[in-house]
Order: sequence, then structure tokens, then C-alpha cells
Amino acid sequence: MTPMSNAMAVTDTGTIPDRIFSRLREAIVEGDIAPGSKISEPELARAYGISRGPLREAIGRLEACGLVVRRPNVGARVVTLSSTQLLEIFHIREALEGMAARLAAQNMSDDEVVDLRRLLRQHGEQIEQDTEHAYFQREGDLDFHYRIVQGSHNERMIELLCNDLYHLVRLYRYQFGMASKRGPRAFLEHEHIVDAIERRDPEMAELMMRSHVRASRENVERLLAEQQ
Amino acid sequence: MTPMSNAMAVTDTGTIPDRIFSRLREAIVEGDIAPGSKISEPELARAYGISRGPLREAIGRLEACGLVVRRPNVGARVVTLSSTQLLEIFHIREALEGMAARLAAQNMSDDEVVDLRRLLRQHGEQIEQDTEHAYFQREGDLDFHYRIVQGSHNERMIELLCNDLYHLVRLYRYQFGMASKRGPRAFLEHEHIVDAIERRDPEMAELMMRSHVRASRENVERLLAEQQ
DNA sequence: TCCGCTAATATTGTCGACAATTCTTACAGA
DNA sequence: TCTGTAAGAATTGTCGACAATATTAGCGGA
Repeated sequence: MTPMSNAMAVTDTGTIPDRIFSRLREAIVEGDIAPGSKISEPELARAYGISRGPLREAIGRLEACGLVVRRPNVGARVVTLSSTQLLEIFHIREALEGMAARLAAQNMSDDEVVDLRRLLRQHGEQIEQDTEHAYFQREGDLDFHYRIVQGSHNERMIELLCNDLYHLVRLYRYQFGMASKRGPRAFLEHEHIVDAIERRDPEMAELMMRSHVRASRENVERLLAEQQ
Repeated sequence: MTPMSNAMAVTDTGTIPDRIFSRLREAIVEGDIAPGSKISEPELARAYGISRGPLREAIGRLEACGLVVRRPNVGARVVTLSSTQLLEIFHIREALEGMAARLAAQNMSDDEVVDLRRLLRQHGEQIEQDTEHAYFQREGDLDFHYRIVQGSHNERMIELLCNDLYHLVRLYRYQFGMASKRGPRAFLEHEHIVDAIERRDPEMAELMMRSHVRASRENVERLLAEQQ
């Protein structure tokens, strides 16, 4: 169980649209429903044993967070992220997460900072042992970012990043699956960010986070270029 | 007709949920439906002469962009922005619009820059004549920001700011209606931003935009404090 | 008079059926 | 063989009705 788990599907509570939404989102993000594939209302309604009404509401929410695109009288399809859209997301992350780090340096409680440091230490050990290397590249990295954003104590920012953008990021990681050698390097950058937050240095925290996200984007740009 | 109009309600085209969504959004943003008031499904369905199905989809979209809050088995209410939420939005705007200005300096076409300069000149004349002063304070300011965001050529950013956040900003302006004496001052800041974009100076464009939004936030903070 | 309970009412949630539109496929003609 | 057309099938959009839940009004007791 990763710390992200509490943000993931809770399939046995809430309203029907809630449950279906969570399950569909997970299925899309993890690639169980392939990008570009059609979301058939009759088929899914039968599969989940519900009516089309609640299902349509769930699909509407998927559209709202950008995981599916819907055309009138045609239907919904799982989004296929172009490289352009991917870079667009990185620019938005650079701005928002930079601000989130700044706010985290100001607003995190001391306990939260301690927990953050502990999480970082765990990641460090995993890197050293080179075990679960892939894990850090994927969910572990997001765990860290997730934690910073929550530390901002800005509800709308948390909503925006954790409920929408990060799911798109996960979708892209499953879709492209480009695991580079940036793991150790990224870990160092994470350390610098936590250092700044611990020192309660908002300016530096924002700078470090922005440079971290930018480096990640440039890495993707490089991979995309040589993939051509 | 302001340049913003093309982002506003188009009530005679598109699907039924589209139309209802636009009309409701406009009604909420302009205060025709008071903040905190209930969104009654049967009542609205009768008022618009449609069934509850499409209406519920429209309400769902309103919820997605934060204009209404919905509780299961209870219904939807028009959001009432707390001062906390208002400041949260300002922090997000500072980050996103700063990045938008940076990207605009990089990506705007020369024609777009010329148009932007022209828009600014218009605002300048309105300020000088001190006519339609109120206009500049309200929609005119957003027109400017709107234009910059579109100049970023970042589709997702445009979506985020123009389709969601700016409507919340308008709602707050109608709700609080705090028109301060910041008009001329804000205009000067706008000029500095356009100067930087014209010089194709992304770094400075971002700095100026961030400082502009920050000043606006601090102004609101001051007003909120003395209102207490 | 006030509080708690109960029943009535109204609203939201869900469903199945019909209408409107799009996609598919078969067919005729060049 | 290819193209354009038209009929058919399937899917999405919309509607009205029923079920489940929440709110309200009224009543009885302390």
C-alpha cells in the first residue's frame, strides 16, 4: 500500500456514479482500457450491471478531468496523449507545483515535514538497494509530488493536481512507459526540495521544484526527439 | 460586445446540455442565481422546458468547474466563495498566468502581439477619459488576461483558466463587488507585461505577470482585512 | 413552551423505453 | 473494380415513471 492508495479507487462506497467513475479511471490510467478505444455505453452498462444514466454521469466526470474525449452523437473515447499535450501538462505542472512547493514551505506543519523527510529516506534506501527501482520511477515519484501538493494546504490546488493532472501523468507513463535513468538524479533533486522546505525557504523551494519539473520535461523532450 | 463574448453563452447551438450549461453558468456568474441558493432540478427543468436528464448533465459540468457544490441525495447549491478560497484562486492564478505570460512571450504570433497592444491602447483611452471606468475594473481586466492566456498557445492552460477559473473570478467580482482604486495602477502593470512580451522576454513577462497578480491579491487581502 | 418522534411531502437517484443521429453494409450503376 | 446511394443496425440523446433518501409539518409527551 503506497500513500497514494487513499487517493485511488474506493469501489464499495459512495454513490453509483462515484464507484463507476473510480473504477473506470483506474482502468484507463493503468491501460486496461487502451488509449483511443471506444467507451461503449451499452457494453459498460451491462458489464457493471447498472443503467446508462449513472454511467453517463461517470463518463462526464472522466471527460471533465481529461481522461476521455466525447463527441456529440458519436460517443466517448479514451484520450490519446500527443507529445504536444504531454509537454503542455509539464508546463502547467512546472508552474503549479512550483507554487505548491512555495506554499508547502510556508504552510506545512512540522509533523508533515518530518513525514516528508521520512518518505524521502525510504525512497533513498530503495534507490541504494536498486530494488524496486521501477517503483520509484513510477508511483514513488508521484507519491513525493503528491505529498508536497497536499502540504500546500491549498484545497483547490490539491484538487487540480491530485484529482486531475496526476492521473493524466500516470496514464502517459503507462502509455509511453519511458523509464529513463533519471531515478538517482531525480532523487537528489527531491532532496534539495525537502531541504528548502525544512529551512522554510519558500523562494528556494519553488525554484528547486520548478527546476526539477523542467528537468523532467527536458528529459522527455530528449526521449521524444530520439524516438523520432 | 467585448472580446470575451465569444467565450460566453451561445444559447442557440450545440447540444441541450451545452446550452443549459452556458445559460446556467452565465446566470450564476452574474449573480442572477444568488450564491448559496439551491439548484432545484424539477424547477429548472420546467423553466427551461427540458427533462431532468440533460439538466443533470449540465449541473454536473457546473460542479466540475467549481460553480456549484453537490451533496449526494440533497442537491446542488451555488458556491459561496470564502475569503480563503478566493486567496487560493489567486495563488493558482499567480502561478498559471505567470507561466502563460512566459509562454505568450515565446509563442504569440506577431499579429497577436499587435492586437494585444491595440487592446491595451483602448483600455488606456478609457482610463484617460475616466469613462466606463467600472468596465475596465471588471470585464476589461479579464479581457486582457484572457488574451495573454490564449497567446500561450497551451490548449490545456487555456481550458483551465478561461473555462473554469475566470468564471469563478467573475462570480467573486459580482459577489463581493469590491472595485478599488487599482485601475490606473493595474493598467501600468499591464503595460509592463505587454512591453516584455513585445521584447520577447519570457523571463520578464512571467515576473511582471506574477507581480501583477500578487499585487491584485494583496489588494484584496487589504480590503478583506479592513472589512472585518 | 420546548423537545423528540412520526408521517407526509418533496427531491434526488435510477431505470427502461422511445427518438434522433451516426455508422455499417449491401446494392446498383458506371 | 470502384463509387455513390440507400436501407438497416447500432449507438447516443431524451424522456417520463418509479424507488430511495432527505426535508418538513404536525402531533404527543414532558
